[in-house]
Formats: sequence, C-alpha cells, structure tokens
Amino acid sequence: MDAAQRKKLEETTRYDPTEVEARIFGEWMEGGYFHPEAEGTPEENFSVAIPPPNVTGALHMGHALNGSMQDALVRLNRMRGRNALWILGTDHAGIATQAVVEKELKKEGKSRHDLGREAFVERVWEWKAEYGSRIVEQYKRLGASCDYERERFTLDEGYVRAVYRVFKQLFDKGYIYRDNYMVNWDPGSRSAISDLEVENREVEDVLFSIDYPVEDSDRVLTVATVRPETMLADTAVAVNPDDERYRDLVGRHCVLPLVGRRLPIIADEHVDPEFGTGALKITPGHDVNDFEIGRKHGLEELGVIGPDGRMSEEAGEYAGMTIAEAQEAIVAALRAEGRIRAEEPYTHSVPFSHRSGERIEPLISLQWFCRMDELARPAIEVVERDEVRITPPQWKRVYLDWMREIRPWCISRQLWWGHRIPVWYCDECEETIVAESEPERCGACGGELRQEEDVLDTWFSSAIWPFATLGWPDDTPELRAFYPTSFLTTAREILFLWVARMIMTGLEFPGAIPFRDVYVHSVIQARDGRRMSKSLGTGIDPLEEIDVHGADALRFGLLAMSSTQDVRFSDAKVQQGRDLANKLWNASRLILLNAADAEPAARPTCVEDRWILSRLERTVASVTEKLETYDFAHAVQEAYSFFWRDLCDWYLEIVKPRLYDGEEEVAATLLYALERVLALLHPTMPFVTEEIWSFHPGRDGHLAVHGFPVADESLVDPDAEEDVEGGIRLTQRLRAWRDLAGVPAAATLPAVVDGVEPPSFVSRLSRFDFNGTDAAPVASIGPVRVLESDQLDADAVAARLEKRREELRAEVERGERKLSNEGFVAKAPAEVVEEERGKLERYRNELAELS
RNA sequence: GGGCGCGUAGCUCAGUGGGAGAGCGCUCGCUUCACACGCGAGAGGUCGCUGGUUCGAAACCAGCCGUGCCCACCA
Repeated sequence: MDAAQRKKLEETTRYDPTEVEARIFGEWMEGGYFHPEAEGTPEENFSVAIPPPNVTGALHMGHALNGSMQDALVRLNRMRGRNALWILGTDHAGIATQAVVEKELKKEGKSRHDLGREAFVERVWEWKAEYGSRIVEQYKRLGASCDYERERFTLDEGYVRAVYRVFKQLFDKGYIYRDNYMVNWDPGSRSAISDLEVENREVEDVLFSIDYPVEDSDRVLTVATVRPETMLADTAVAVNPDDERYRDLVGRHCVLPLVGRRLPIIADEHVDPEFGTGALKITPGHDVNDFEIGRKHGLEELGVIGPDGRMSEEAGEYAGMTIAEAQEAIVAALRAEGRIRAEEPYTHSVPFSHRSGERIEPLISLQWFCRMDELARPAIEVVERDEVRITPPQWKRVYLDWMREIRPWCISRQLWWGHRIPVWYCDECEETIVAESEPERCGACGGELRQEEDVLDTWFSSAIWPFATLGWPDDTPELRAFYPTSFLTTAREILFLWVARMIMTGLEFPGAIPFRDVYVHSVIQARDGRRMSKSLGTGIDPLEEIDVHGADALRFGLLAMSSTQDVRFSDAKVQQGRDLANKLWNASRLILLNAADAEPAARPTCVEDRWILSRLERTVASVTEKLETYDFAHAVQEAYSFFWRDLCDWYLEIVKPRLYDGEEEVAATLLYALERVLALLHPTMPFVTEEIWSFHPGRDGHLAVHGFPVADESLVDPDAEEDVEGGIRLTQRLRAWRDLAGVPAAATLPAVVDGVEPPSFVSRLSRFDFNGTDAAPVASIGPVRVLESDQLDADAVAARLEKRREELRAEVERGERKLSNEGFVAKAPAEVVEEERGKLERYRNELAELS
C-alpha cells in the first residue's frame, strides 16, 4: 500500500459507490475477464445464457433480480478458475420494436405503409443502432459480468441463418404447415398472436337472449350471447343431443333474424343444456368453440369482422362500424323486431392481447403453424428423468402438465420487423419453395418468386438462443466448449413461452439439452403488493436504486428479499445492503490501516482466534453450499450475519488492543479473514469487495479472478466456539445487568470471579474489573460476583435482582412441568430429556444463589 | 372448472416435530480513537380459525375463513 492509498483509507470514512463502480467496471473490462477462451468441455466450463432483453427495453427489477442471481453464479465459477461464459444479447422483439418505430413515424404524420416495407425495416435498424444498446449499458451498471465482446442480436446475420435452418428442417419433417385456421387476432398490432400471448381478464358484459324463429313453426329457439354483433356470421344453432326439449328440432332450421339466412339446427355434446335455454348460436368465423363445432359438422365459415377490429364489408349495412357500435345497432334492430327476450349483466373472462392490450378477435386466417407434439415428447422425457432439473420442484409438474397438453403453435405474424418467413411462392406455377437462402427463380418453371410476407413469432428465434448464440449451425469452438449451458434462471411467466421451447429445439437441433438446471425465481412485487408494471405506474426503477444506494446494495437487497415465493420490494433490504457495503469498507479500513505489513495467514494464538477462524470456515462452507443450491437469500444473509455480528461486533472489538499493539499474529489472521470474506462476498457484491481488495497486501490481481475460498475443515474448532460463545453470552448478561441497574455507560464496576475463569475479553467488553475490592457482593451473574461500589444504586440493583429471580422461577416451573410429564420422560429421545434435566438443575442453582 | 402458493413481532419476510427469529421501525443509553449507513441494552407475537395425530405442533392431517398466482373453448 502506497502513501496515496493509505491517505485515501484514512480519510474516507464513508463508502461511496458511485465513483467506485464506474472505475472498477472499466478495470474488469480492460482485464478481459468476462471473455473466456472457447476451450475445454461444457462439463469443465460454466456457461449461462442471459434471457435476452428486448432491444426496446429498459432494465427493470426482473432483469436486475435475474441478473444478480446469474452474475453471482457466473462470478463464483469464474473465481473457481473455470472458463465462465455469460452469453449476452438482445431480442429484436417484433411487435414491441415495430410499435416504437411506428409511433415515431406517427409523430411525423406518416405510417409504415407510406414508407413501404423495405424503407420501414431500414428505419427500424436505424432506431436499433441508436437506442438498441441502452439495455446492455444498463446491465453494466448492475455489474453483470457478461461477455460483452460476444454480444448477439436475434436478427444478426448468423442468427438469421440459424433461424432459417430451423424453419427449413421443421418444414421438411412436416411439423411446419400452413393452414386456414382460427387464431387469436390482435387488432392492436393487426397480427395473429399465439395462445401464450393472450391473457384472460374478467369483464362485465351484457348477456343477450335472442329469439331465433324456427322455420315453418311458431316456435322460437332462444339463444344466449354476449356478442350479438357476430350473429351476422351465424351458420347454425346447436343443442345438446340429449336435450329432450329440442330433440324434435334437430335437423330442422331456424331463420336468422335481420339476415334471413336459414340456419340448420344441429346436435353437439359441447352444448350445456343447463346454460341459458340450452340453445347455442354457432358462429364458426368468430368464436373458438363454434369454429371447432363448425369444422366437425362441416358448417360454412363466414366472417363479418375485419383485421382492423371493425365490421367488414360482409357485414353489409354495419360495415365500418366498431364492434361496440355494431352491437348497439344490431341490438336496436333486434329490439325493434321484438327479438330480445332478456338482457342481464354477465361477468366472464375475455381474451386480451398481452402485446397491445386490445381485446382479441378470434378470426379465421391463413397462418403458419408448428406441430409441437413430436418436439415435446423428448422434452418431456428429459425433465421426467431430471436430466433437466427444475427448481423449485413444483414447477416441474407445471411444465410437464403443459407439455403433455401442448397444441400447435401459430408462428406467423403479420408484421414487417422480424425474420421474414423463408418461403417463396411462384405465381406462374404455384410452386412453394422453402429454403435457407433466397432462391433465384422457381426451380420448377423458372418463374419469378415472391417471398412470404409474414414474419416469424419473436419467440421462434428466442427458442434457439442457447445454441444459436454460440454459432450453431456451424460446429464452432464456442458450441463445443459451452453447450449445453450450465443453468438458467427465469421468471415463471416465460416457462412455457421460452424455457420449454429451448428444451424442445435444443434436443431437436444440437441434439442435447440446452441447460442442466432451471431455477424459477420469485417475482418481486411493488411495495404495496401489486404487480410491478409500467401501465400501473407501480414499477421501481433499479437504476434509480443503483444511483442512490449503489449496485452492490441493490444486488444484496434483491438476493436477500428473493425467495421461492413472491415478495414485496423491500427498501429496507436494499438499505441493509448499502449499510453492509459501508461496514465492509470501514472494517477493512480498521484492519488494513493497522495490519498492512503482515502476511495474510491463519495464525491463531488464543481461543478467540481459533473461534473466529472456525466460524469463518463454517460460513464459507455454508454460504458456498447455499449459492450452489440457488438459495441466494440465505447465502447473503448468512454472510452478512457472520461478518457483522461475529467478525465486527465481537472479534474486532476483542482484538483491538492486540491490533493497536502491532501484534503480528493477529494482523496476519485478520488479513486472512478479510481476504476470505471479500472473496466469499464478491459474487454477490462485486464492486465494494473489488475496491477493498485493491488495498489488500495479499492482492495479486483482481478479485474477480481470485480464487474462491474452499472451507478449511482443519480450522473448525467446536471447543473454541463453545468457550468464546459462552464468553459472549456472559458479556451480554453483564451488560444487560448494568443497563437495567442504571449504571452509567462509562463506569467500570468492581467484581470478582467465583468459579471458571471466563475468556479474557469479557472483563473489558463488559466494563467490569474482575480484580475487585474486598467489598460485599451484591449480585451474581454466572461466575461473576458484582461488588458493592459508589456507582451502584442499591434500589436499582435490588429491582434487577428481583427481575432475574422472576425469570428463573418461571424457567424452573417450566422445566418441572415438562419433566413431570410421564409421557415426555418415557417417549422423548433420551438426549432431549437429559438436556431438560441439565437446564432445570442450572436454573435451580442460580435461583438458590440469588435467594 | 382445474392446479399451485400464501396467512408468524407495527412493516417486509425467514423458520417444516423438541424452549418463537432476522432486517427495518419503536424505546432507553452512548460525540468508546473503523463505521451515527455506527455501538450497547430493551419493548413487542394466544405463529388466520376449528378440530385431529403426537409425550410434545408455528411446523404433520382434515375442515373453514381470508388472500395471491397459473392453466382452461362453456355461450
């Protein structure tokens, strides 16, 4: 340590993360520590793929939590000397990014159609070049040790090649097909979306009962619907085949009011006779159930709602109206004809687009689908056999349940930004060509080709993230060294959307699981228990937390509050992290400024040295084990408690005199302990530990690549622990006694020891002079007899004594009650009974002494 | 409709069969030469309710009440 460093340590009494973090991060980058060589095997190495954030995204609390966990494990393994790769990159996020740029255009009074596809896509690339690295920079603020040199993007050249290879192979296997089918149509983005991008919300609608007259009869069938506007596209009325009321009507026809179309009356089990009147209007073009019933019965599929979410030309006089307007107009017309039998409020769940927030219109359209059953089968098996381990275990079942019921995936999107589907059509001979790169001309007739307009679902490309980022389909060194990756942390909301699909594509393409462990972390909610969300305004900005408290504080706080169940964001935990960083800094100042000349080594010379070393090694073992099993909350809290309580509150206070005296052994031991504590905490609090390490005499490079401590069992010493912890308890009792007896804080009280001599620190830390006078004892605390002196207030002492007697009587009573229970003595394990007996005897003795 | 959680100190949460814990907050006392983002000492809980299993239950079982999330095509 040079003079400038010493001066800085002496003068800086408060740790300031802001200056430190930027500087330290630069040093790590300069050291190239985050960019491992692609050498060795995946078993020897350690690799993690970041859940790729959207290019449009800003770091939110979920990223910060996930990042804190991933970074902890990546850093731990890097310190262990493994090639540790944390793959970083961003997702092109089709709908979100297109929406951002469209919004920009709108401000200029333009739409994407004014620009045309090519110019628009060009414009999005420009946007990406300008703003796309924002989230990457924000990950750096967090201290994430990603490989920034290997940054990938789901639309970069090599990645597109991988996507096209996957598409082609799935097509060739017959999994990918094109079909006119009912999809979730999102009028907001004017695109189909997948089932997983739909969220159901409770909505209050009106349930209308409408009379449909039966042809050649004076009877009516009353159908119930919340969407009367879709009646224009009705092509049947269905009843349950077992419903006696309508059995005679099956095979006859109704007449659709307003329209006059003849609707066959059909029988289908799907109809619930209990609901409404038991008659169901069938609209195969605009309802998922009706669509299936329609296909089963070969019904005509009509559409009256267009892709813009308004009534289409087919709706005749209602064309162009919004759904709400059409509903109003149609209900009015029906009412005029006396067809409305009833209207009642009705609460039910309705699909909404997770992307645009708009109500989903089920529409029939020509889309690309991927059959999932064959892909799912091996992905189910690897999880069943725990080749991919899902933690906590209840999510394994959730995964399996979903996978066993998996349905075809609608993979086409009517967008411009994304992977344009690699299919070309020949207008001349109607040939369809699927290829990994654009063919020149039609292979059959030599005609001009036209590429499919649709792009792929964004998740189609994220599904291959773990291997596409490593260079697949080429056989790259990265792929050989780092695939399969070691583990994945994820929020449960993308377990199906992303995790399941990675497992399926991993097995199908590189032919191996993409990761061995999946850890499903909890969700951090807003302070009031609501979801953190931008639209609710409940988000808490991690960057603000970093600005105010430092990245280490946020990381510690998030890990400490994380758990297997959802938790509310806790400012107190972040503050605890900030306080810990400050405490680390100050305890280190004490040690470094007084011990800097020593050589770090465990050199115990007395029982308290053996005690702290024993505690240290136990903590190393325990914290390591907890990190390895993803128990981050307990890992950080245990490290905190050891450092603060054992090391600072007790050991440093105990050894101060020796340290100030310049004793070499204690200096060496302290440097040894400090080194191990810094290394132990580095994966979770990288900045402050790295900063302190730069002052440590044992430093031989950055802490980021320093060895991670391995617990030294030979230093574990239960006897020393018992002795010192006994001394600590005695100290606490003596202090409490003083406090309650009203003794001034600074006063030293005369006392003598009667019995086993306590560890030598007890006297100093409790401010009792054990070489007492010959005055009379006024109280007993363990082996300590407090002697009469001017500083004692007799009444307070008497009161204190009485209080202790009360406590003891209660204890004795409790013990006697327990031991007089025959069942307890007969059936409880012998050591439990023995322990009770021992306690009872001790309490009785102490009570006898005080009486 | 099915599934999974949760209900413990004023607040946020640990604790899965042998005497109720942490952080924050609160009270009292400390300008003790690392740190007031600190030090010391305290107060504060019939562990949602009711039954059951057990010598012993916050923990295990059943029911109830409250609360959250996921999945699901009943208009």
